Amino acid sequence: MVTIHDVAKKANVSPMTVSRALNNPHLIREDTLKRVEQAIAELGYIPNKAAQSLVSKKTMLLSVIVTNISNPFFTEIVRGAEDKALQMGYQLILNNSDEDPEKESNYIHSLIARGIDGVLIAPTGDQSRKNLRQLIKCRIPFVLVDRSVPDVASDLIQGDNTQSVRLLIDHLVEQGHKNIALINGPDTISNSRERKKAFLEALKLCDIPANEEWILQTPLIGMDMDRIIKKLVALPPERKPTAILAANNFIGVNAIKSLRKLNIGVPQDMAVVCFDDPEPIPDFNPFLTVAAQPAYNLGFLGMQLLIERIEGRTTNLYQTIILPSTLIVRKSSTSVGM
Amino acid sequence: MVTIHDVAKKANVSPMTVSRALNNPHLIREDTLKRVEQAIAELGYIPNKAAQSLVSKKTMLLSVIVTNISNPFFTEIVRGAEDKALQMGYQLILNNSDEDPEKESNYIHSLIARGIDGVLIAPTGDQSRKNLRQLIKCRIPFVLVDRSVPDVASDLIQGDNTQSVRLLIDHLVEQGHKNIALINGPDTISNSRERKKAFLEALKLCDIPANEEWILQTPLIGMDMDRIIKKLVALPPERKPTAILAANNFIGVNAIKSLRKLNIGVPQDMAVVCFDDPEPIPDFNPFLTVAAQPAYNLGFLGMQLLIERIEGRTTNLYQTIILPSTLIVRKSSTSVGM
DNA sequence: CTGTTAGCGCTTTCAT
DNA sequence: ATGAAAGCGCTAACAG
Repeated sequence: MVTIHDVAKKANVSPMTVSRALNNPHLIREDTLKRVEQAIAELGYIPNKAAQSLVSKKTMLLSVIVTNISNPFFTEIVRGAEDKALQMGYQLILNNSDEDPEKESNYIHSLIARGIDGVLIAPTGDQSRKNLRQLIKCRIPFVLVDRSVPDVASDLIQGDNTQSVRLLIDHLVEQGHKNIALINGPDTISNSRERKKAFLEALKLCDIPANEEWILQTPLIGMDMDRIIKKLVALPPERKPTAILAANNFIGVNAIKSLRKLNIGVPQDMAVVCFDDPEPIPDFNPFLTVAAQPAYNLGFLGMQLLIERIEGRTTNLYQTIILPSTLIVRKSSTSVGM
Repeated sequence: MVTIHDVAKKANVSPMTVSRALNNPHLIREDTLKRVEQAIAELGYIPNKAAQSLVSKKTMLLSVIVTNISNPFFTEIVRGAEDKALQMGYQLILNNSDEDPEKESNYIHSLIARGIDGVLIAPTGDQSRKNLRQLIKCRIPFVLVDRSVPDVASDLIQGDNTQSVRLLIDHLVEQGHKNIALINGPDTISNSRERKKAFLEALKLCDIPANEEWILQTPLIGMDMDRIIKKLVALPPERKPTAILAANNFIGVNAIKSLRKLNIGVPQDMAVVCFDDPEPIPDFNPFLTVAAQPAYNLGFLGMQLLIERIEGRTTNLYQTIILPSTLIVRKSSTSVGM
């Protein structure tokens, strides 16, 4: 490994001059600078960031913790985050928590050890509080994305749950539906709580009665959608919903699969709409009606917020950014479907 | 920040004893160990990896460079890589090269500065040679995934291009196609070369004449698929292909879109098959016939190879691992399509 | 404008 | 079994 000393010797200067040539070239005389630069080039010297970090207390390393990058929603968040990080000279460590607070905790421990400068995190849910407090204790800035955590003060960027649900409900109502079910995530996740609340409000706005039987919940990992759908369609005709609002893309896709298994036509026998677009590659055969959240921007702007926070270009007040979704109407809720 | 000195003071020992308590506890007397452990717990001490790296020359940091994580093929590679890295105690830096050797070069520079322990890389193409040589010069182990680079000796893990193409061609031939076009990536990428070669061989095996007119090429970034498709369908009837083999998922999806614009039915007027599955979430409405490469395993095993290489558990001989694809027959090449 | 000194937090080496 | 000294590669602070 080539060190600053090797360069110094070669250029006949002190290591300090080399350091300055790199970080404050204007403090160096023209010809010395030339000599140093040439030595650097000849030796292929690359400053060691571990050593720099040790003195500067900055690693220029950020982390994105998502629950699962395989979910296109999070894929795009990560992509957006990476683009912004690159733009600002940071690099990104990727972590998948798999909705497991324990796993999340281990990652955060490693990140702290690593001296990470900040974290963009989609927490696993309210159980993440302990982990976030750990970050706070270590004074590591973080921004929450997609999910908030009660009693944890921080910057937050997320989709607009109220608006999104309303788009979907209004659409279903326009299609003539009155009996609408919600298949929601666990209510340890802020999203789920907000979506349920928005769901009830939206129904009220449309003068449609809510029905507790139609509000179901599934864990995000290990969902047994068959059971849920069976329960729903086993209801007596007059109490059976004609449409399902799925609280995310996994739920939506699985719901349709389960319906299919039971030979229930979508949308004829049951319309389905959901949050997030399961299609990362712009699709040629779109089926599912969705409220597409601006995932890329969630990541990009979230990262921007984080970096502003890190570099102190932000006031002390925490910001919350809410980005609206786009309704994309497709076959699962309109014409003849599958 | 709590340092090893703080712990030492609290436990009434020297920093060295704390270090040993952490790394070689068996060298420490029972009761001293207890005291140290308690001090660590009370202070919430976490060893600083930057400092450790400085002396150990190991960062426990690995990088995955892919061209674009938004492509589900690469998403799964990264997911597999991350799982293996975690298992082995490493963390992962994510980089998107966007098929740009320049961008790749910048990343590699940063990674070297960071003292990265190794890189799993899907190179942009033959232009990556210079960048890989840079890694070699710095003695940073790397494993190529999905694409090889001529004159760069290294471990390699990739899908089986010959077998995959054969699966797709055999399928098309079974469906009665004789006029088969190939829309390929640029031949600066090993993949494209291998797929073209396999394409010609497979045709020969089926006693189907190849036709240079039917072998087309597109850049992976900024593809003008409309132009390509127009060119193809503008051919006089007797020289017009009835099926297209797309060399990857982006090409496949875009080809179908372009066909659609021209009101050419898939598969009635033109069958389409492709490499890679564009569906990350197991799909409920599958359309495209594909040779699905085992992306997750490419990442997982590639990472395993890399770590073995890093930890010296591997001979000097470079390994090449080729994993077979799975043919998934869907509507784009069989029954009535869109 | 350039150099010297000291120290970031840790571990290796040598003593005790 | 434990400690002291030295140094990993770099830069802040002070000198000159």
